Amino acid sequence: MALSVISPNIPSNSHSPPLHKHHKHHAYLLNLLAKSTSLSQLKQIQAHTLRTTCPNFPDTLFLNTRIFHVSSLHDLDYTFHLFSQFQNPNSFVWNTLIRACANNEGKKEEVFGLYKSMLCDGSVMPDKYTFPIVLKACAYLFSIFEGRQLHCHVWKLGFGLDGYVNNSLIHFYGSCGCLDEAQSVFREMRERSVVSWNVIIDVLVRMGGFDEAVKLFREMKMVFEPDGYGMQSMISACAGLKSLALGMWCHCYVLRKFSSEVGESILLNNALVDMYCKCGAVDIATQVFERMKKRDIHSWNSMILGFAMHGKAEAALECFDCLVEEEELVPNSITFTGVLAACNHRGLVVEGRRYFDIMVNEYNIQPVLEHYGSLVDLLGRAGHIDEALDIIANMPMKPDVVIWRSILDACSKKNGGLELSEEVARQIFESERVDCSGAYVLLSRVYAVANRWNEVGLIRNWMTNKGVKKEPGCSSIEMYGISHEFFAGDTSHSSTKEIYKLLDVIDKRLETIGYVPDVSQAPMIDEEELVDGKRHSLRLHSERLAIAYGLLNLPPGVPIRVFKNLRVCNDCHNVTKLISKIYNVDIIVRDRTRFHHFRNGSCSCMDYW
DNA sequence: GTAGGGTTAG
Repeated sequence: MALSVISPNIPSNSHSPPLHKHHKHHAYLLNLLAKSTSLSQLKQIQAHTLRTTCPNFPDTLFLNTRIFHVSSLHDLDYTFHLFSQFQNPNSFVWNTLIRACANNEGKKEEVFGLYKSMLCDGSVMPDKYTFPIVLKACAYLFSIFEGRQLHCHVWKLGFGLDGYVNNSLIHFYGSCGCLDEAQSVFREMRERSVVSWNVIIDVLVRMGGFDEAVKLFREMKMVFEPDGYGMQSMISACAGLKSLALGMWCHCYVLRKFSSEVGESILLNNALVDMYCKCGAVDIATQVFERMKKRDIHSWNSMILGFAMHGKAEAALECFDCLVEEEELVPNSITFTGVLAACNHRGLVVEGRRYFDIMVNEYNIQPVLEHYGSLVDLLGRAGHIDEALDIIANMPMKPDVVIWRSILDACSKKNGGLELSEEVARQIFESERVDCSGAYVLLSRVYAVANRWNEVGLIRNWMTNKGVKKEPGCSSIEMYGISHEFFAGDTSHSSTKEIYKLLDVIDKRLETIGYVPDVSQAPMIDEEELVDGKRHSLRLHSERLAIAYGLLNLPPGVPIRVFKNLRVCNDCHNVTKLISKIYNVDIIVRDRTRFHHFRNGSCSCMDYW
């Protein structure tokens, strides 16, 4: 039954008010609709409409469409009910229904089906408003097949030049990881709005193309004034690039351009907190965080994770307590990733076990692999290898390579458990993963610690024969906005001569204060280095080169910030501590998982690393 | 005359 004839008591045309009164009444109802805030209010207006308007007037149809639209903002079931009353829903009505589903958690799967029904309906065609809605749902569901079909329809139906549709296509392809398609849609657009730029830049940032994102941002700046969205992506790019200088520039830009809004924007501030944490400036991150007027769970998570990364376990746990006590927010899975990481990075075994328990029993959060990984790593490093193995055995999912590597790592640190190490290494090699170079390196380290140099050589041969490529150690240091990269044993930098000269000096000074290098930690550059030049190869760690470059070029008092792609090894940890003492300089090294703050011979991370 | 595009974290 059509909505317009739902009530049998509707006055017939002959009883309708004169036309001018009719218009007035219509405007009155529209005004009521605009002010309605709930479904019950809407239903009252609807009842009133049914009683007082003429069913077949175009104006009444329009009013019903408006009612339908408002209902779609409140209640999906009722919206479906109303939809069934339309005899010939137009594209506006279809779009409203599809959007209502798309905005409803758990109903997104039905969006493409509805789109198909719309096509099959025959009497109506999708319009330029339809595609952004459906594409967004496809982006959310990673429905690459459906999205591509939509792309074809867009061109067939003549919306290929619409800006909104194209922005949605870029976002869809980007979300599905199809960078090439996203870029080609962007390139072929006739008229790009600031949103087009924002979307493509955001896609690049999300896929790790930080340099490319910065490049595009600079291009965009020549045409458009960046808005909050664009700046947010840029700040994330800075976090990815670990470029504190550029990050601070973004912060300044944001403060200058839209100072009043910055305090209000949770998203922008969250990006800033995250960026400062990742760039090693946890103190600035704290300031931004504390000045925020409103915080959501992401803000807290970023801060907790930031503290954890910087080895500030106490601050992280304090932060967690604040979150629980003072705010109405509920910790989520990521929160506990941060909390467990904090415990892990400081070797807080008791706390780690406790928080894991709180997560599962108080918050009913199903632990994921990362939570287990953190706990296993924590226990393993503290020497509770049996307990760690126990947890692995009782996990509901298969352990991944990362977890086995934690165990292997623990075995190599604890100097022993050769059989266990071999068993674990076998597990890693047999797992389906291609990237097990880390396991080879660790196993060889286990043998090196045990002075089994034959096996060390054997593993090197395996690696060569099987074509296993070890990810080369790489460290970078930013100086006056320019990033300098060093690989282990690198001699390609223009200051190589000075760097190695300084390293010789450092070696001598270390020797005089009784430092004994740990041969097993030497970077594996080639076999001769490892076996013959044991002593020599130790100074070839990539971060040692970057630190030396920093010592040579930075003014006194300025902390040296180094980023490393792999983990900081034990030996480097010790040496860097000594360097920070000898040269009275703060050194901040960020490796794969955390920041190490070195000052006056000690480090914020645990000594037992 | 009715509506529309982009949300982080490990």
